[in-house]
This record gives sequence, C-alpha cells and structure tokens, in this order.
Amino acid sequence: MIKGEKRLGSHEEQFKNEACSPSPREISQMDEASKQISKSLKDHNKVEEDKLASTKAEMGEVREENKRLKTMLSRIAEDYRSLQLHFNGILQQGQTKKLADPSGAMPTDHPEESEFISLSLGTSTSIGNKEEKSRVGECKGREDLMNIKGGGLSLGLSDCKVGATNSNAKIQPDVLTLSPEGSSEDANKEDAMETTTDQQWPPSKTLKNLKSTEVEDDIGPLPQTKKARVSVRARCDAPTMNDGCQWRKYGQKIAKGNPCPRAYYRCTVAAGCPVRKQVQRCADDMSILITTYEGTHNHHLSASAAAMASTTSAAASMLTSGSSTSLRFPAAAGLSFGSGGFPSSSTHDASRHFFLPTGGAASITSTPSYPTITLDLTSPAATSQAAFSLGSSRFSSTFGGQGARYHPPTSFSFSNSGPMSALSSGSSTWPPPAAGGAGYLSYGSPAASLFNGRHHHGAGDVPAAVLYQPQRASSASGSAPAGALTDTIAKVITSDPGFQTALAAAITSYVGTQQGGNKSSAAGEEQLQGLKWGQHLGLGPSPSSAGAACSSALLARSSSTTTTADAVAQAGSNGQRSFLQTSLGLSGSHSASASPVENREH
DNA sequence: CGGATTTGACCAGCGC
DNA sequence: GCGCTGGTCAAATCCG
Repeated sequence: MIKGEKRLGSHEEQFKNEACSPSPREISQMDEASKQISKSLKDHNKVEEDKLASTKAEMGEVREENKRLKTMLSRIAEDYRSLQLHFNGILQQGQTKKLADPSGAMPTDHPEESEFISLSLGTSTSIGNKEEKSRVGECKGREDLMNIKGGGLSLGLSDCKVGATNSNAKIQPDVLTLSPEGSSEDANKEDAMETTTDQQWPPSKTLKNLKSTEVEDDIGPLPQTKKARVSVRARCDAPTMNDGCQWRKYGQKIAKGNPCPRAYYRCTVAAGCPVRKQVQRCADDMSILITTYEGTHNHHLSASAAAMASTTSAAASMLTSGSSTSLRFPAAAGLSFGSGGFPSSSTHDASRHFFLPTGGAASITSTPSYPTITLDLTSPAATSQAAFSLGSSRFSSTFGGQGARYHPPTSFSFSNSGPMSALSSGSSTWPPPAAGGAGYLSYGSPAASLFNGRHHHGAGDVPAAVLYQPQRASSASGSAPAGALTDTIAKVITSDPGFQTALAAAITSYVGTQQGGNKSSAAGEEQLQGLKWGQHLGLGPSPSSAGAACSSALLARSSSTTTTADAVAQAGSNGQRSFLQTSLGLSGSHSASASPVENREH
C-alpha cells in the first residue's frame, strides 16, 4: 500500500504536477513574463515614486517659500503699522511743539527729521537703483529711515496691499529717496539727470544775472537762487535719452562720486532756448541714464518732447511754487501736469494727467542746492512703474519763513499702486517678494528679465549692448523699448488721472500741514487726514479737503483756461485759497497728441 | 567748411 | 582764506 500509495502518490503528485503546474518551459516563460511585468511595474513605480518624491520636494520648497513670504508680509505689515503709529505720534508732537512755539522756528536738533514727509500711495514700486540702495544702506530701509528720523510721515493707504507694502519696504530702495539727506545728495551728486524743463530757468549765468530781476519776481523776498530741476532716471543705451529735443554738448565733467562723466547739453532747437540738461550714467548701474533738465523751452516741441517738457514743467512748477512762495505751490502742482511751460500746439486737452502705471512711485526730495523732481523709470520695464521725486531746499526757507515747522531738506515720497497697468508688460501683478531676490520688481518675465539683467552686469566696462540686452528683450515682449522712452514717460505722465490728483494732494497736504501746524491740533489732524492722500487714487475714502481743492483745481485747469486760483477758490475751504496763483512756467495746457514737431533729437 | 564734440581752464558757491 | 566741487566757456579737434 505504501508503495502503491507511494506510487500513486507519486503518480498523483506527478499528475498533479503535470496537470496543475506548467511545464518547466512554461514556467520559465511565465517567470520571464512575470519578471518583465514586475520589472516594468517596478520601473513604473520607481518613476512614479521619483516623481512623487520630486513633487513632494517641490511642494516642500513651495511651502517654505510661501512661509517665508508670509513671514515677510506679516513683518512688513507690522512695520507699516508701527510706522503709522510712529508717524501719528510724531505729528502730534509736532503739533504740540508748534502750539508751544508759535515762532515757527525749528525746535528740534534735527530739523530735517521733522521735515521729512513720506507720502506713500499704497504700494510703491520703484526701482531699485543701486544708488538708492546705497541710501538704503545708510538708512536700512524706509521703515528704519523713518523710525530713525523720527520725523518721517508715512501716508500710505491704510488698506494698501500688504504685499505691496512689503515690496516697498523691503525691496524698494527707492523710497529712500525720501530721506532728506539721501535725496539731497542723490539729487546733487548721483542723480545727475534731473530734468526741469518746464520752469523757465535761465542758464546759470543768466540766472545769476537775473536773480535780482525776474527770478526775484517768483521768489519774492527770499534769496532763492536754486534752480528747479527735473531728473529722469531711465534705462537707456544711447548716450543721451531721446527726449524729442536737439541738444548740443557744451561741457563734460567728472562729478564726485561717479566715475562716469557728466555731460552738459544745451537745447539747440531754438536759438536762445534756456533749457539745459545734464546726462550721467549711474555709477552703480551703467544701464541707467540720469538726465537732468533745467529751464523752459521757448519754442515748439514735438509730441514726445512736449511730454517730457510737460513732466519737467510740472516738477519745476511745483518746485518753483514752493520755492517762490507757498501760495503758488499747490496751484503749480496741479497745473504742471496738464501743461508744459512752453508754447504748445494744443491747448484744450482736459485729459492729460500724470500717469503712474502699476507700481508707479513718486517722491519729493529736498536737495541742498536744487529743488528736484525725479522721475524714475528704471524699474522693470520702465513702463510698468515710475517714480517721481521732487525736492527743494527752498521749501524749507519759504515755509520756515512762514513759521512752518518744516525745514529743508524736505522730502516727499509717494508711490502709486493704482490699477493702471496699461503700460506694463502685461503682468501687473505683484510677484512674490522672494522670487529672484528682487521679486517686487518682477512684473512678469520681461520685466523680471530686465531687472535681473540689470543687476547682473556690473558697473565696469561692460558694453552697452550687453547691458541693455535685457531691456530689449522686454521691449520685444511688449514693454516700451528704450528708444521709446520718451513716449513711455509721456504716457506715464499723461495717462494717470490719479497720480496728478495724488501728487497735488500730497503737495497740498504738505503745505497745508505746515500751515495747519500753526493753527491747532485739530487742524493738524485734518492735515493728517489730508496726508492720506493715497485715497485720491480712488483706492480709498474721500480725500482731504486740501486734496479735494487741489484736485478740483487740477480738473478746472485741465478743462479750461480757468486759473487754478479760481478752481481752488471754488473747491478750497480750509485756507487753500492762499494757493491761488497760477504757476509760472505753465501756459495753456496741451495734449500729448499735440501737433508733432519734427523731432530733431539725434 | 561748418557744425558738433572734446577738453582744459576759469569762475562761483560752499564748507572747513 | 583756502580748497573742493559744480558748472560754463572757448579753443582745439573731429566729423560729415
């Protein structure tokens, strides 16, 4: 049995084996197949796992990035709040001091501190010039600056985007222009490209000769000899910026602090044209061309030239007004943006406004020797943002004479983060601040590439062609090309209805604050409200009365030949009537589409 | 040859 | 008063 069983067993076993088990050959085949399948599965799984792992890793990085960004945002927000509180406190202190010291003399050891005014219209977008960065180094950022100075006034929108604020504070050295010291030095030494064309400023010598005559008219008793200037910072590979005018070089100097020589040009479009300009490359970023305009054209200008002239005129008007007499300051501020200080072919353009595309930033800075307005177009894709800085040491003397607590150097800084983005490269959204280390300037790839490109090249002897390559790329992507800088500026100046108002409001607020300081704390609060002129951009509640008056003046000015004084008189209600004077260099308004004059610019 | 550019000199303002 | 710096002039030079 056993055997049989065994045999059977063996047989059955064998049978079973034969019936249920594949043959060795099949087994081998199956093994191969299974191996292949498992192998493929393994490979597939491996790939999937790799992908998963990589994805996870990416997610982790993104999370970390997000975390960092959130941290930065929160920090910026906190800084902003603290600055606001600080500002309020300082303002109140100033009011108190004013009341205690009606003489108006500067009571503090650091006059400039209390004079410093920073008008932030929400998000600033400026440019990150290394020059300014250097200033940043001095002050370690806007917040620090303001905190240190103590007199800083932050007029940012209360509801401004945190991201924007963050960018502003962290990334934009530009804001530093607001620093009285920095701005002044910058304007004089580094920013050689101030451009003040609108105000009729006679040539230096002429100016000197006329100090006792026509200039005195504007200035009055004040010994103001400073010339208002408007500087434009822009990326330009050409020796000079194409601003629509014809210039003749009459001198060149090596300015202190900048290895790049400063060239002096004189307008030759018309004989006797007093307009001059200085052109100098930024020492830190040779792709940036700083052009400073001075004087008012006495001839017709091409559309592009008119645009620039309009810009400079506006700035000069503001400066002039402030320097000559506070009465004229607001009016000039309003007028300047709608007209140039030169003959214009068109006089009925009511739609001209200062336009600061998304991220546009403006700042008024005081300069020891010259009141200066700086239009900074060096930001990524020059068209996507612009910064204005206007400064005047005259303000101090003028205002100080009136008992104001503000003294030179005075600085205004305002940025505009309005919805306008028509000129941007297509992406007006704020990039993550951490992106590329200069995220705030990265408005999209073109802009980002432009920005990055700028920072990649040093200040050495890098060929311009290389330096500006990024810019060209951006241009190709829709940004304004360097060659169209003038047009870009013109657009910036004329397209933004909010900036004009905002700027006027800022100036008005500034002046008003000083005047209000002599009145009462209540008035001071009102001025403070007025300082929050970021609201004028339509981003916030009703503007201050001062700003409203100024805005009205602007509107009136642009819509008709009615004097700003009248407009202000109608709209003003809190002593703004004192500003009822039309600015000098501003004649009739003209549109950007003014009849073109042959552009003789090289 | 005429106009534009270069460049050294001169002048004035400002700070020390 | 002196030196530094910015700004301008004007002769020399360059270029079309």
